[in-house]
Amino acid sequence: MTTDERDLGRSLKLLWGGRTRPGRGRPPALSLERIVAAAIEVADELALTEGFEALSMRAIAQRLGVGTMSLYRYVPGKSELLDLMLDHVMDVPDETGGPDRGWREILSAAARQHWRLCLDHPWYPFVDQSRPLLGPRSMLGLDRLLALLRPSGIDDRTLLMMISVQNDHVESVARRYVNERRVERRTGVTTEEFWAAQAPTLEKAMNSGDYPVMADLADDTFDFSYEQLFEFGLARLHDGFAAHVDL
Amino acid sequence: MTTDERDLGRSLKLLWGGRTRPGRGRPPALSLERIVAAAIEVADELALTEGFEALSMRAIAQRLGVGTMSLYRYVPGKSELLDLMLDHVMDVPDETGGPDRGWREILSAAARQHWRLCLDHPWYPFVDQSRPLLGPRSMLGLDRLLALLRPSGIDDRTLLMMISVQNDHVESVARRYVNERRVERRTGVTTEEFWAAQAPTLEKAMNSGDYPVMADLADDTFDFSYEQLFEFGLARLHDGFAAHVDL
DNA sequence: GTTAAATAGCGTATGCCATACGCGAAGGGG
DNA sequence: CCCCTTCGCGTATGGCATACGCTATTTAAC
Repeated sequence: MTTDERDLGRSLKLLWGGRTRPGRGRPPALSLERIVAAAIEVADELALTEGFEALSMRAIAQRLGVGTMSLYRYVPGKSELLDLMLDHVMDVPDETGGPDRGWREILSAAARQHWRLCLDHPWYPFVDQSRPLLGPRSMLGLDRLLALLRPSGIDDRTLLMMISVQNDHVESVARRYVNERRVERRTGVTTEEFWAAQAPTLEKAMNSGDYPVMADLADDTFDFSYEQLFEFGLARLHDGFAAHVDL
Repeated sequence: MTTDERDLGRSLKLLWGGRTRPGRGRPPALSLERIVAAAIEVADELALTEGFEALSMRAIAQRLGVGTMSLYRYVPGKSELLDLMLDHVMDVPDETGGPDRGWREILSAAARQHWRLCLDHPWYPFVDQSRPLLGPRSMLGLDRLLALLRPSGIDDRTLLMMISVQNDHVESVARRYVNERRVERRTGVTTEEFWAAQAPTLEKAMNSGDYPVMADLADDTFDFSYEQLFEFGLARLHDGFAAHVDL
């Protein structure tokens, strides 16, 4: 699914409010907030079962007990609703914790918080954010994170690039992690059973001699968890940031 | 789009061949190879215009001048076709170049090759690879890359994690880059014009005092290109790998 | 108190999509 | 030469987002 053809102006207007309540006319039975909340509920459930793509306007409307088309009185389309959902689940980094934390500790906390967000809302890493839109909560989160990081003396642009690269890493690994859990839950086939089932095909490939290095790998070479991959990438990134910044 | 509900056994069978040609019966007018090639052609074009989601079985069939349902004689479904497309465009790292290249140079070359792949086939980074499947070409690429990297003395598992994290980085940035180019081409609105149009809304937010740090950022703080972000992340990752590995 | 304007709810229709099913066509092996 | 297998693919089903217009509901204005 993607936030592809959305009208960005409309999304921004919705995100940043400014909605007026004219006294005249039939009063609305719903609200933007209720719709976004319901959409997130449905997405949270579907992402663990049918997958995020199963999120439909109909499903959201049914959750609210209204007709599908009623949603369109509040939201121009599904893409804009996705924008609202994305901003709504963003959480702001804790400002508690000593003021003397270094950038590495702060970034680690932010990464872990983002990781948790991806597990709490398992659809999140599947939304195509290829043209990210800043809503109020995202803006607040970024503002607070930058506020925490600025004392490090790292220039703002570098901070933004660090955050961007780190978030991409978290979401990439979370995407695979969430998908594995979903497939296991849905099919009842664990990852190990899955690979075992494919062993004959792959075994033949290994024995062909075309892949000498692959054939030579120890059986447990691939036995690392997504949590381990998350931690590995994060640690490497931070080491790399340190080399760049603390010189 | 996602490679979501695919039958992985079928995909593997198709990827690894073993197709038989029974002499009996009407001879096929198409071939798996032609279908995959046509699908890639269509996807290459659509990814720059309508977007990858516009890739449909009908569009592929039309390109081949056949009926939509004829494709299903060769491929169980769209998901499996995507698996074949993914494997088909994978290219194998050059083995040329001195044997004395260090791991960093080798990984850099692989990253740049992957980046080029994402630009040559702009749908590639949008395919959901949350449960990656190894076809013959992917397997070959991984085999050769590991062969080049093994002399570094880094253990195999670490090498795999490094490659995984690096590929995720490349694809994440490429996804945004490709999308930006597509939107600009389609709407005729450049990114700068886009932000300029949203300036009033964001200006108001800045003036609210809720985002003091964001408001304090220099105007050019966000002025970095995706190429720069690609290089930044890659350099940081490699520095981090070095800290981990060369101790 | 009545009416008209404004707005919400939403049924229906359109045009996409993937794909299941079955029929008729086209070859080769016997 | 015929039958059996396989292929091409039209049609049908059920999903999706969403445009349009009718009806219901409210309040402001008279």
